[in-house]
Amino acid sequence: MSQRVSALSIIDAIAGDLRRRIYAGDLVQGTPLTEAELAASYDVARPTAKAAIERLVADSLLERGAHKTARVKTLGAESVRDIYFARAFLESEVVRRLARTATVPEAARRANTEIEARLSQAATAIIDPDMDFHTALVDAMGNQRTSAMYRSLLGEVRLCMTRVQSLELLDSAQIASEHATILERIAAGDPEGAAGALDGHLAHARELLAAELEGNAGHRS
Amino acid sequence: MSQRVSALSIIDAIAGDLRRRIYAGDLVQGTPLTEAELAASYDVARPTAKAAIERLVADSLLERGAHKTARVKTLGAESVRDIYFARAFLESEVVRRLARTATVPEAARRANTEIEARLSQAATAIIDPDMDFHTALVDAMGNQRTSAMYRSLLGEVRLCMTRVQSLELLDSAQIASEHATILERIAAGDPEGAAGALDGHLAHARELLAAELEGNAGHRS
DNA sequence: CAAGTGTACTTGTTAGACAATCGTAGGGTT
DNA sequence: AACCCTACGATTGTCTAACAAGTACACTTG
Repeated sequence: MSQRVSALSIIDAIAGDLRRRIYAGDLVQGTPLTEAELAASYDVARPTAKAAIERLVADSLLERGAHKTARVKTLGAESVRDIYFARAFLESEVVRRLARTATVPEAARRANTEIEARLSQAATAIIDPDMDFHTALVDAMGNQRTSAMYRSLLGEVRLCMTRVQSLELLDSAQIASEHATILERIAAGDPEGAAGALDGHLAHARELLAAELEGNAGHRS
Repeated sequence: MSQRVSALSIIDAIAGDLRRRIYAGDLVQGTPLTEAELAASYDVARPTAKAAIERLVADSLLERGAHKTARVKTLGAESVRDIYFARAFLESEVVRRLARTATVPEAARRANTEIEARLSQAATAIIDPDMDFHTALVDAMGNQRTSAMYRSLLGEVRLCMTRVQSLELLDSAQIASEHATILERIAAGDPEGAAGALDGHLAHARELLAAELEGNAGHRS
């Protein structure tokens, strides 16, 4: 029962489908993915499956050592802190610069409106617009390479967010509210206020998730 | 006559050798690299050559569209500006934070000493220690993902630097001096001074190279 | 001379195969 | 009985050979 996986390149399609399944929690942390197994399940040749795996390894969604089977990435507390620190480093400087010219990205505003519209749905429903919100901020810088660098973090960020939202560590309404504060500080031309609000927003999620991961080793269906 | 290309993985070895040849100017901008040609010259199978090419495309050292032959990346003025802007964005915030705690990375100091030691050599001799200097600054943040993001820029940065140094657009002694100023401002605990010095350092190289690329379309043996 | 066609070149993907390597289970030794 | 060493199975790394599909350029034709 292969999903409609036939976009442009077969490899892209398989990599995309695996990504989707990992984000959806279909493939749990530590799940081994052998090349032969994948090739059989998608009915493609092994080199094709291999290429798809390598793509996800490059995205840090899978990890594997030489000659070892690829496994879905396991996030520890220190990885989470590293990821969120990198985000905060990059994004806080982004909003600082946006605030300097009081430039509020329209796409970010739209994304937050979408989050507010989904408050009554499951917590996981706001993951997509949440990612859109932060991506929109970075993209508003208008610098291709900076956006590309940020995008290389997004795979792991998404892993974290899936975790945060499925454990319901954060209230969706609070997230929307913090986003609104960030946009408001940008509009007010308050660089430090905007950067501070963003740092707080990320620190909040970071510590909750890190504490959760340190507390229990994390097995929960 | 295949070079001694047999490190850990054959693919790594070929990708590494191609990288070296691109940096060395052996492979000029726009040079087409067909899979079959590469496979023959390194005496490996085509899929192996393909994988090496894909790795360099991921590094942005080669570019290719679907079903088209990979070519060595051609840098235009706008790409150069984009690259240097991204660098300045990231690095200026790095030195700002380092200056806040007056933390001078030992590795950066060593790298600049190495540059000074090579002032009498060819201009291209300082490329490696120059890259080491900037990498050391970012690494001093102690954040793995930030270092990884910066590293994803390094391939193109190196392309730019090779260009700057081979055209002798900048005086090596001046580079060393600007580096020294940055370190001195960090040591003095002067965040804005350090960030400003770094911005100036990068802006200098950026505008010279961009102007050069805008001036003549860039054919020179 | 312009437009459509065709052909050669290149990449995308497949199939099957073999060597190298890793993990583990089993047997031998103390 | 405990420990080390070996052998086996599973998995990955790479190769050869081949076909399908797409692109670019030249050629023919109107």
